[in-house]
Amino acid sequence: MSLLSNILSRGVERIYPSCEDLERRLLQAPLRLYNGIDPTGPSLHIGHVVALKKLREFQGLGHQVVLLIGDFTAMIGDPTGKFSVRKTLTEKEVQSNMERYVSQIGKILNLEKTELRYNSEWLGTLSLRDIISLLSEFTVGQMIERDMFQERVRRDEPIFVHEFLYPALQGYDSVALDVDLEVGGNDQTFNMLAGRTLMRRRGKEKFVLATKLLTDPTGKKMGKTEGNMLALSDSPDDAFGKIMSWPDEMLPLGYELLTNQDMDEALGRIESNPKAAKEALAKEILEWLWEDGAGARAQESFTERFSKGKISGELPVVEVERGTLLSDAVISSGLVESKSQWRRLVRAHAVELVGGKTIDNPLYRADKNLQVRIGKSRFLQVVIL
RNA sequence: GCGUCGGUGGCAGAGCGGUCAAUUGCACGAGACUGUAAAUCUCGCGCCCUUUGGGCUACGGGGGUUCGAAUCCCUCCCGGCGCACCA
Repeated sequence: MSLLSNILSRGVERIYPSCEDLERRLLQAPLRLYNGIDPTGPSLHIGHVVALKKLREFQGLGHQVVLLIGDFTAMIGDPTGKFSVRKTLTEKEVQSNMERYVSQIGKILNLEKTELRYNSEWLGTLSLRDIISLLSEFTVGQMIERDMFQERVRRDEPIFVHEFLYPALQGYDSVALDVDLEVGGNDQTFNMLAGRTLMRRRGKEKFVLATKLLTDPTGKKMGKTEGNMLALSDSPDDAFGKIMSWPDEMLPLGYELLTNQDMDEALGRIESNPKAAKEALAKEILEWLWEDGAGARAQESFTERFSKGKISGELPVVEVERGTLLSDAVISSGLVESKSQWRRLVRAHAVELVGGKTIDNPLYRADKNLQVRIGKSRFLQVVIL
């Protein structure tokens, strides 16, 4: 398989209008392509990486990559698919999210060759007149065609008018950036196609490449909305653990989307030893997206901690006065939410001192430095002041 | 605007005067078994209290009826649908 057709197929869900058309276009001249990311959360997560990696591949082929930070759209909020409307973020939140994103993105893209843009640049200056004229390029029919909306109609759930605005604005990004291709997750297909509609009216063909989504076997997206996200800001140990807790069935997708390994070989290794394949994947992802050596260290610490039952690596630390209730120490660390929950955990024999002694008194007091383990994966170091 | 149905825990969705902190499913947490996987089994899943026990706050908001309300009434807010308006 040629390099190009590999790029156009690996991890790709669908290309609009067609893979062949895009391939033909790619052979003619360098393209200008982009991916937009709304800085809605405190950190980039593994789902973002898929599209960025795809951008990187095009970048390697000499195409001009534009990375769009949706600082404006982040404040509006894309309809979430849940019936609730996403809470709007303040400028300040967006600002600080954004800065973190950019440094994380540097791990994936070559920032020197990347054009970095913010959509407040053009969206922030649209007048009401402009907006009306933009919206007049879409029909309600086109908007509610989106299956999320269809679903809501079917379920008698509300659709708010402003939710139609988001696809229009994202579409306008394409116009403002004058791109030839947009890359994004399959969940962005509708919005990406809105841009295609706008571009076509302006006499330009815009291609859309929708990547596969990293999902667990129940088809649920790994993302911040789902709570099982792997954030690039996670500690290496956490990140490693999260990947290890991915279901085996996710491994082929993980390899396809997050590595460059030959898929036939990868599938073979997954088949013969899923656990080893998972560890290798976790290690590779960490080496790539975290610091050098992070993968190896995390793997070692993981093995120590779980396979051999020892602890290693950094533990969160809580400093308390001598004689403080362990429950208070643990709750103040954030590992446990409430005293009620603490009691339940103790009752379930889920709390032990590292070394093996189970704590069965909810009113246990810390009178010396302790290392506490709660459940399988929560650890805490209690230090007496 | 009118009519009508509805607003319950993270989600879905029961309950329709007391035994409801609220059936059930999903999600989640813990234990067992494992590979911190899956599957399976068990337990838990509002908050607070030293306990098989007690207290507090909760079923959109507020008020009321009642010994007692998620359950009845009034009112306000929000949503779906239909009609009207508009065309």
